[in-house]
Amino acid sequence: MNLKQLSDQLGLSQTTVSRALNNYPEVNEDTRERVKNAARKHSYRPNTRASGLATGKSMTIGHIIPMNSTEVFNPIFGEFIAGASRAYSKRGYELSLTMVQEDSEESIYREIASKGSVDGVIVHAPRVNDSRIALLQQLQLPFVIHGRDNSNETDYSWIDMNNRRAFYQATKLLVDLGHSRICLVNGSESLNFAWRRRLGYVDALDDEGLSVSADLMYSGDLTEANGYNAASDALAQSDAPTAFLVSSYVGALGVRRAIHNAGLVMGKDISVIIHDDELSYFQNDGDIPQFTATRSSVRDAGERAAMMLLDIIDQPDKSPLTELLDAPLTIGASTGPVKKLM
Amino acid sequence: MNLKQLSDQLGLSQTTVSRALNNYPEVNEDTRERVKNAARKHSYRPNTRASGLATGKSMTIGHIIPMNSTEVFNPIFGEFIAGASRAYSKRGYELSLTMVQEDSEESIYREIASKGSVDGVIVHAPRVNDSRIALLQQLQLPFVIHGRDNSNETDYSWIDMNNRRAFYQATKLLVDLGHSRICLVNGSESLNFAWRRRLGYVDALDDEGLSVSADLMYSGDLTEANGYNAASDALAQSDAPTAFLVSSYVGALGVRRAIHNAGLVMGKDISVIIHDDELSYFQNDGDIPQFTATRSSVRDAGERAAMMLLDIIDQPDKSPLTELLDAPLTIGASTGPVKKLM
DNA sequence: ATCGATATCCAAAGCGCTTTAAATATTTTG
DNA sequence: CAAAATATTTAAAGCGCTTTGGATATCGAT
Repeated sequence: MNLKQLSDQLGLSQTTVSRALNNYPEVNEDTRERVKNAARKHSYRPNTRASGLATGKSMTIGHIIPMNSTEVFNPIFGEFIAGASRAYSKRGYELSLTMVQEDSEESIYREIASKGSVDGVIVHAPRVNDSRIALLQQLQLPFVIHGRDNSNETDYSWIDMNNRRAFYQATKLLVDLGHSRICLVNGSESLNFAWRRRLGYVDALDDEGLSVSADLMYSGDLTEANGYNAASDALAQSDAPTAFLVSSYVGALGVRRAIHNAGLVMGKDISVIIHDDELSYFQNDGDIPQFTATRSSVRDAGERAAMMLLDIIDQPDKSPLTELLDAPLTIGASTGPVKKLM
Repeated sequence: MNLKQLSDQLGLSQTTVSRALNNYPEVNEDTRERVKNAARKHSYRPNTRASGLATGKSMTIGHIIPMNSTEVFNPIFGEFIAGASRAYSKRGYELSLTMVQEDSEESIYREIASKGSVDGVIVHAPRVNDSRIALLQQLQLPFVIHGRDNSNETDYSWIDMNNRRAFYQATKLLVDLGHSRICLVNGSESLNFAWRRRLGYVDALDDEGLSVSADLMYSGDLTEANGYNAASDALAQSDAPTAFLVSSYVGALGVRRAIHNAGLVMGKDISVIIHDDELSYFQNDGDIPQFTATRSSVRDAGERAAMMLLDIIDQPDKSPLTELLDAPLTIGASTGPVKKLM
């Protein structure tokens, strides 16, 4: 059933039917009722492509997810998108998902812009000195970044958590507990978030007068295996760390396994603080959470980012929107005072 | 830059330019070259909505992901979609993602069908007696199900793994190792896959002459917490199980935590077999995998499902396609002969 | 009854593309 | 060299919607 058929059936013009359905004021309330009932009855919906052509809008938001060469699909993307989709369904938008190898990223953005298939995009996983910001500005495609650039954070819209502060505080807590050998198990530090977290970690050690050792800093995809390997490696060092600071729950699972394997007990022999994105299938709460953690819901961030983008699309000349989410530190069972081994 | 502008610039008709770009044979090779170069130079791409309107195809596939009331976003969806998107990008399709509460599912499918915004859909997480199959057939929307119906598996297309066989074999292995109290930690059994797995488990116990105890069957969202709670509960029973069969890696992490908490050692005191969907951030391989597991790559399933759907769309009168993936059992460190406790 | 204002409806253009039907060039053939 | 065949190009219609500009109906006030 299309508009023509529906309006023929009703004995009305396409104009009137279209206006009735789109709640334009210049149509009689009785007719509007009649039209809406008929539409419901035949479950008529305006064809997306046709109305998009006519209005110049696609009512679709693109999410472009970078895949690196290791082909790891970071679970936080799924959770972020679950949040974003809440906003879209509320406001009548659709979500288009594209996964792209880093090396063809620029051409994909160009393609998306010229095809006009989306009204805006969410940029995931910004890197250090990410070229996508300038590109998108040039392409005139509305966008919101989940994260930030490192050099410039004023002339575009973003939502981010306070990575640096979170890791500063976490590091400081470990130092206050007496730890001086603290191992950082971080995400890939070509990514902005991981770079910021490292900054927080290093700053805190500096401020506390502790040395920063390259041997205690690991970075890579936040997989269970990488967490395990990093922690195993660190624990085998002659001057092994007594605490770990881990950038994700998933990575921390590997760290915990390594600790167990070394015959140590997490929370007693070794302290661990994680950043917890609050993935729905890894709840870290309850009276005493498993892990001491800095916490920030990535699903929530997804919803806010999406709303922000829709606002920008509605009001194009508004100045950029930014939002910095806090990631409070909550104490769980995985931390304790340093224990002198011997 | 649109088609009119491009063809004006070239001094050709829109027809010829369009044909040149779409590789129609009736255009001179020289002109084609000229057109393609100009298109590249101005980075012209046909507007998606316009060409969609003209051809009647949207070149996008919809993925509809059910969210239950617990709001858990199952990580396998992300991984499946990562696979599917590979197929789409190869064949020029886009991916539209919709998350939907179970109660509004039917209306969403109807809406999608009448809006015509997708050429086909992938159906995720089929339930026992799922009404969506009949609905989609009625709506004439091409679809592929990741999973199957329980009563009928002939007149529609699906891709599934052999859930029943996998869990039959896994159960049998545990029995062969001497276990007789085997606890099943399953997904929500209103879902088809979990229902089939339970069938395999029950059949194997029956065949081996062992009793099936309701106390040893848990089902629910496959979260870490649920795995932990189920296993903790089971281990506290007077006649506690000596082995666990767990439907996912994530759930098994919880089970493992409960085993540790009970002061037991996985692989020695307690055996565990999981189903491993081969999530990219939870590799369970190496010389001796952590977990004995039935394995089947869900990312691979995603890619195959997508290709299957695209084939169906290309050749609508072809009979339904089906594919049953095997999930071979591989031995890891988490299983061993039953140990008499005392 | 008549006029202007207001409410309600409609015909037709246009969004940017593909494709049908037809026109024009170019080759081939006898 | 003309006719027939083939190669190449084009004008125009149409996809299903929104929206502009106008038409028609209705109403209160004169």
